[in-house]
Amino acid sequence: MDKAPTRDRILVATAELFRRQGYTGTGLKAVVAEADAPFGSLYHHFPGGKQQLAGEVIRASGAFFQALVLAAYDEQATTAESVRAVFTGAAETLEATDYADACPIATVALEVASTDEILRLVTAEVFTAWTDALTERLAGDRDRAFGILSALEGAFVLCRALCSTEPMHAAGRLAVAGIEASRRIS
Amino acid sequence: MDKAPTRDRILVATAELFRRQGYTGTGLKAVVAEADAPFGSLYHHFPGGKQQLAGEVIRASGAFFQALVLAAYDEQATTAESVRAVFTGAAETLEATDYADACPIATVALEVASTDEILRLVTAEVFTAWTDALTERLAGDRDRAFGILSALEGAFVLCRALCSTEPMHAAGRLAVAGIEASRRIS
DNA sequence: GTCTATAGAAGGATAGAC
DNA sequence: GTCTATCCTTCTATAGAC
Repeated sequence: MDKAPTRDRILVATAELFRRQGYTGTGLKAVVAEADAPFGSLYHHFPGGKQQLAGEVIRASGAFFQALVLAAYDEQATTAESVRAVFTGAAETLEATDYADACPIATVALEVASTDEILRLVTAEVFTAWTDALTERLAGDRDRAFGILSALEGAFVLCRALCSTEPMHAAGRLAVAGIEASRRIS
Repeated sequence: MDKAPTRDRILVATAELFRRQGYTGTGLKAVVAEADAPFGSLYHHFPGGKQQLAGEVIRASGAFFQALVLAAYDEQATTAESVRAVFTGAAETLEATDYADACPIATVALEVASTDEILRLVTAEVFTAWTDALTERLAGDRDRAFGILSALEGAFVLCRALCSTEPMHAAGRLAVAGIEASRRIS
């Protein structure tokens, strides 16, 4: 169970703590405690310190979340059903995890946006990758992709604050309505 | 210019720092430095410490932002124009402030959602007030209000990370499309 | 009530034994 | 390459002079 290499355990522990407490709220001592690793190992594997660790965590969490969302998306037959599935799945996950398991990088992204240009660029990379993947599935409609992603991200914020999945379902209906509207036009 | 009472200067300075650096990222020493106030004054006016200060700042910033958004909203004649004005205004403000002036409480809301139940409730209060005000303007359509707010909040996240207003404009178009769709139905 | 000084804990980071 | 001990800074919070 805990046989994973030290470096990986540190990455996983950091991702978990970032999601719940954010970047500045997570101390490196808490990270090594959660990862059950000695403090020195952290700087052995991540000589760049907290910033390097955060960069790798953002990239890994971003890729993981993208795969998760796209898996739910690609299971459905139509675009509308796919979009609906993503929002419904997000709502279910939120409820099942006591509103802890939302977007893994949103909190960190907001924290570093105006304070750490290097990490901001990493979050931008991740969001761009998500947008590209979704744009591809929407026949190149990048505008629609940004709209749907915005609705999803914002719903995470409201749901976590309110401890309710109502905003997620509402955002999902708005996203689907957008799909229907664009279908009528095209 | 700096004749405002100490207590108010502290509130304003904290709001500004929270928006840029978040809750855990903002130290009380930075607050008193920004407010040009002695450290002791902070605990004199806010005996509850950082938590009490944050609570008041969240409430005040929330009310201020709500008034700002509703002013833009109520200036327009139709619902669609109102919604468009809110998103366009947000995009303009983001660009004018180098992507610093977004939702004043989103970062803090995500940070405290899983770590401070008292402050989470305060952010929930604010988001509920926004939702109620928007629901009223949408003829009681709470679902649509949550959808639009989600799109706005999420667009703030993406815009700040990407240093681009593209997500805000896309989210605005999605929100307007939702309005049009609901008009057809009703 | 305004302000200084400092306590006590936690933060990130490093050195160096093994 | 694993782990301990420690450095220096910053944090929140308090005490107490004025």
